[in-house]
Parts: sequence; structure tokens; C-alpha cells
Amino acid sequence: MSLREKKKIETKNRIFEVSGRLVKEKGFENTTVDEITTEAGIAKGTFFNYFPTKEALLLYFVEQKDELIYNLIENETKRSIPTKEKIKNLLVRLAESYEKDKELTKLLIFEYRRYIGYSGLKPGEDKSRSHRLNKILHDLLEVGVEKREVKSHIEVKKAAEILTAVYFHSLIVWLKSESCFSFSMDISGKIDLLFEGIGD
Amino acid sequence: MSLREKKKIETKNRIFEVSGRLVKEKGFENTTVDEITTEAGIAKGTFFNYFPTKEALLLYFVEQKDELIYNLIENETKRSIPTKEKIKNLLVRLAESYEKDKELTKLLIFEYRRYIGYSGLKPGEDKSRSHRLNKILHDLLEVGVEKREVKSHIEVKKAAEILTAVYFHSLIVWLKSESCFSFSMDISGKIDLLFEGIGD
DNA sequence: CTTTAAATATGACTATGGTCATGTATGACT
DNA sequence: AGTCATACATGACCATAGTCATATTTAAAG
Repeated sequence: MSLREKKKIETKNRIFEVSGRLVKEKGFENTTVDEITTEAGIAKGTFFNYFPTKEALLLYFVEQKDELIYNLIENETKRSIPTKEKIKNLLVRLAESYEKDKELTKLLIFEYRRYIGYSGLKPGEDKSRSHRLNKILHDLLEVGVEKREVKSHIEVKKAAEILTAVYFHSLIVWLKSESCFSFSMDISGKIDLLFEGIGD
Repeated sequence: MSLREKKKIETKNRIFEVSGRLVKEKGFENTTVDEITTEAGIAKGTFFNYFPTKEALLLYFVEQKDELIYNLIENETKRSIPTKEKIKNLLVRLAESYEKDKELTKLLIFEYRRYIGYSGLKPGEDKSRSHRLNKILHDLLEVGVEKREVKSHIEVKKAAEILTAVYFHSLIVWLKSESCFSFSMDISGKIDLLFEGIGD
């Protein structure tokens, strides 16, 4: 690895490290790019050589954290248990990992939404977090149909979207609520309801 | 009405009118407060006497539009038809009203999310759009339980949240998609699925 | 070791949302 | 009508995200 590459990585890491500390201390909005660059010992412009906008930094944080979580969870989907249990386990594990630090989750999720809601529009590709979960759920449901654990005539695409929708909406509701009900319990109950159906 | 009040209303209307025009022409981000105030013939500071932030203006737009839509729809919920049909009609009507101008909807929804995702956190009260729909659906479901059209043992709260979640998520997916599938058809199918259940 | 071109760093500069001390119009009270 | 407190308007000013022409560093070629 050339000196250049080494320096590049080092600089990016320093930005990441410094900004992580500052954001945890004072929140994202209250942390200025000036502060980050000063603290990191680089010029302001340099920051924008590494992250196109201040919010891209946040995106990077979220991506890093998601990567960790999804890796931990991937194994879960490989066990041979009923489809419904698999989906429930997956979403409950996800929920639990967010429950570990509600404040941090709040920070990351809301800022992320803010950013993605906007710039996420322009490119044809949607790399949003919901897409990733949606794909996993879609695959699980397809297997479920094959195993006759999921209604064979349902549109798997719609069902996956429903599960994704419920998961993310519940996450937002939980994050916004002052009362500290359990997100994982909530999502677990909702999955039961979704598999059973609402109608009588 | 005093002269003062008249002037106040007139000024607010002028801001609303001018900014509406500019935003439609050039988008929200590309419309500056300076432009709006210049065009409206007022000083910059005056703008902030009427709207605490630039984004509050957008909030105002959305509220105005929502008011119209919900008023149109309210009657729908009063007809004596099965609960499922009522809910379906409600959401399909909502969907149809958004389908009328996808671009405008995109603009309003995404900018709104951006704003609310952030400032919507601070106050205990959540006046978000999803709350309003959630309440309506909750009420409809409760009636449905009484009429034995909805499973009596289900938690109505969870069911309402699920419907709300699916509606808004589908809206976002639709807005983001390039292909022009019908949002109202999509939501209609999903409601069938939700009432039937996913499991076999 | 020089020279050179490309990658990278730099910080003065711009654009814009938002603030605030000050000025001005309004209407209640005498 | 004249006086005064209050609500409202004003625009100079500030903070900060993001840009860009220029300077510097690196790596390769001669």
C-alpha cells in the first residue's frame, strides 16, 4: 500500500473517530464541520474530499452499524425452523439490537431519514435500509410458500413489503414514544397478527 | 376585524401564494427565503414572523392539503358497509387523491418527512400525519370488532398501527418507484392480504 | 536527483437560513 | 387630537454548509 493510500485511510478514520466522539457528546446538528476538521487537524475543504456532505458522514455511521447487525443476524435465517419463527426471530433480533441504545438509534435513524428522504430520490437505485430488509424477508417468504407454511396464492412481494412496513413503522413509533414499552415484544405480537390475519 | 388583523392575514396569504408559485416552478430547496420575501414585497425578517422556519412553510402546505383530503373522505367512513370495505375505501380514496399529482405529492411528503423526522421529536405531542390516519383506523377497527367483522381477540391498537404502517410505507415505495404502478390498486391488494393473513 | 503530472490539501469565499436590536404603524385611552 | 404601550416590520448581521482556484505532496519517469 502506497503512502498516499495509507494517509487517505488514516485521514478518513480520523474524521470518523473525531466526529463520532463529537456527535455523541453534542448531537449531530450541534457539531459543525469546522469543529470536526479543527479537531482532526485538517482543513475544512479536506472533509468534503472524503464526504460529499455533512450528512453523508451520518450515512456512513448508519451503514457501519447496519453491517454489524445484519452480519450477526444472517445466521439466524439459515436454521431450519418454521418460516414464521424465522421471520419473527430475525425481526426480534433486529429490534433487540436497537433496544440496546435507544438514544443512539434515535439519532441515527432520524437523521438518516432526513437525509435519505431527500437525496435518496435522485438515483434510480434505492440503497435504503428498508430495501435490504425487504429482500431478506422476500426470500424467506418464498421459501415459506414452497414449504406450504405461507399461503401459496399470496403475492410474496406484497407480503414482504407489509412486513417491512410494519417493522420500520413500529421502530419509528417506538423511538418517538416516551413510554419505554418493548419494541421487540411489540413487533413479535404484530407478526402473529400478520400471519393470522385481521378479519374474522 | 381590525386593520392589523387584516394586514396580517393578507401578508400571510401573500407569502403563501408567492412561495407556492415559486416552489412549483423551481422546487423547495431551490427557492430561497430572499426570493420569496422580495417577490412578496416584504423584508426578510417579516417572513420569520409568520413562519418560524422555512420548512414550517411546507408544513403549512401539507396541512392545508391534508385538511382538504380528509374532509372529502370523512363521509366515506359513515356509510354502513362492512368494516373491511370501509377501510379499503378510505385508503383507496386517499391513494387516489395522491395519485392525481404524483410529483407534488413527492415534493410535499419527502420534505415533510425531512422536517417532522427532526423537530417532531421534541414535543411530547406527535401531530404527524400518520397519527391522524391511525386514529381513524383505530376507531373503524373497534366498530369492526363489535360487529364481529374483525377478530375479537386481536389488539386493535396493533392492527391499526399495522394498517397505518402499510399505508405510509406503500406510499413511499410508490413515490420512489419510477414505474407507474397504481398505488390505489397496490394498497387495495394489501388490505385483502392483511385481513386474510399471511400464514397458511 | 530532477522533472513532471496527477492526486490531494487548503482556506478564503459564497450562499442562505435564521436572529435581533431598532424603527414604525396601530389602536386604546384620555 | 394627542399620548403611549404594544404588535409588527425591517435589514444589517451571524453561523455554517459547501465550493473552488491555488498550493502542496506524492509517485513515477527520465
